[in-house]
Amino acid sequence: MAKGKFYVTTAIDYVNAEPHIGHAYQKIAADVLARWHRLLGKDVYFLTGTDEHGKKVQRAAEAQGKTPKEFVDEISEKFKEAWEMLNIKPDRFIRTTDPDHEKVVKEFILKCNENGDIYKGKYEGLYCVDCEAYYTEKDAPNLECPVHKRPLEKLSEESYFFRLSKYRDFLLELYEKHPEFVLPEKRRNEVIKRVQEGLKDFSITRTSFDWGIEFPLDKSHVVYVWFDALINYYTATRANGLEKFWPADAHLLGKDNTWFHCVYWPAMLKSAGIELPKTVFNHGFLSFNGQKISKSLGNAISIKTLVEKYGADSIRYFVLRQIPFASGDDGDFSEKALVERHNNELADKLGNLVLRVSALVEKYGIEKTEVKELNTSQMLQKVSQHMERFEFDKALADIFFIVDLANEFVQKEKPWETQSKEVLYEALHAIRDVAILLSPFIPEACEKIARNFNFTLSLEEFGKPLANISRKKSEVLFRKI
RNA sequence: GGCUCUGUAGCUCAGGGGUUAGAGCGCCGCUCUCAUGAGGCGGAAGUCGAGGGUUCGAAUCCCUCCAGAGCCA
Repeated sequence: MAKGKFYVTTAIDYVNAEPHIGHAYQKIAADVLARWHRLLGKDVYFLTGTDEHGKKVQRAAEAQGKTPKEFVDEISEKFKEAWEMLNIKPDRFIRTTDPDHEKVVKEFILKCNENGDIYKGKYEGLYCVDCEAYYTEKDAPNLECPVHKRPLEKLSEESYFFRLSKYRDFLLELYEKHPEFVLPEKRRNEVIKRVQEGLKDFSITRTSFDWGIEFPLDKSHVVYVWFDALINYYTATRANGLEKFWPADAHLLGKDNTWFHCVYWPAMLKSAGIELPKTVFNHGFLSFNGQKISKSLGNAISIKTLVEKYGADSIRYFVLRQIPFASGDDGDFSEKALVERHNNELADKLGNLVLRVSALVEKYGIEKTEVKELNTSQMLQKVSQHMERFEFDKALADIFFIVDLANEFVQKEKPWETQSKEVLYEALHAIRDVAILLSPFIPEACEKIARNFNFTLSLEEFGKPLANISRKKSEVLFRKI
């Protein structure tokens, strides 16, 4: 393919809890981007997976009387199943326990070491197992974790450190020369300010447990879970034939991962002599019916429950239409709002348009004509621009504007009276173009439309005259809820 | 405590010195019948967070305050 490549990654999820709609939000966005760039004719690689090392996992496994490996096998499977239910189709589901990952992490560390960026020291501090992080007494005045409100453990470990402090100027120059490296802008401003204040070297090994990758410079240490996890994006491109996908075009992450991906990660890559990714996009969090997502919300937000209730397409459509992803702000997954959009936009506007036009086409047929009122030629460019900027909500609004125009057009022209084959041609032409552009968002429904009329969901077809159309009344695409 | 962002119709948001402030949803009314009681047309609804200032003119710029969010300490 001559139109370039696109490599998109998501955060790899930590396997201490089951997948919920908050995890899904990001994976849906990544899947839509992957499908969009495929539509554009690019060679696309889409990576997601699970982060499986660390003390927290080791403890959770012990609590259930399982080995860590048994435990992570089980939970990573649940993530895979959840993504399948939502029609999220990664090219690889990477696990940090995969053998090739272990190998790449070790090589990566050796390169950083050759570059003089790793040294042995001693780490003393107050440790929170849940955060996998140390706190100072300043940060945690009551000796309890400010995030998890649990007592901190006093630890003193021999540890290896990564010379992050060396990369301050490099990073500041990166943000200045490539502002798109950190998106959205407000996250970039925060990162810049904090980096300007100075960077401390960070500890990259642990000795208090053994569930991790063996540290290649000292077998009595395991690699710190974050250092290990970040490298997954690179690992996935080391297999034969996939090298061309590095550097990544977009890392999608929740805003809680900003610091690791926008500061540690580029410094690590620079140290190892590896090219930097293009963009780290930091999105907001979802709440569920106005409530913060937490374990106590339980099954209400399991992916399975939601997909059974609303269908994959409606969930995919809703989260990207409702919440302005590009802003990086938090949003609410409101079931009431979802049902409204499902009924109004997917069923009444799009679904009904397809059904009424297909019924008329079956009865009266179509006849090729010049498309005038429902011209879609400018829509592709507008939608493309929005997709470049992660503005999924605006892209969808633009596409649905054509759906509205098509409904008005049909109403005005009354083809059920006039039996005009030209009018039906024009309406169907718009439906075909809309289905092509919507296919990354709601693949199931678009495939049904394409199959019904016998056209291909490809940009090669976009705006072209209709040919070889099958005249058949469509099934109902979205049942009203 | 410091820095940043947000506050516009019941809800979600767009606009960002200049004619009567916009969209979608919801609500109310009318109407078509090809279609999933869908579609179409029309309507009501806002002191643009509060107060002050700059200006011929402020939702828009500046200051203070209030409320919410984020980052840092």
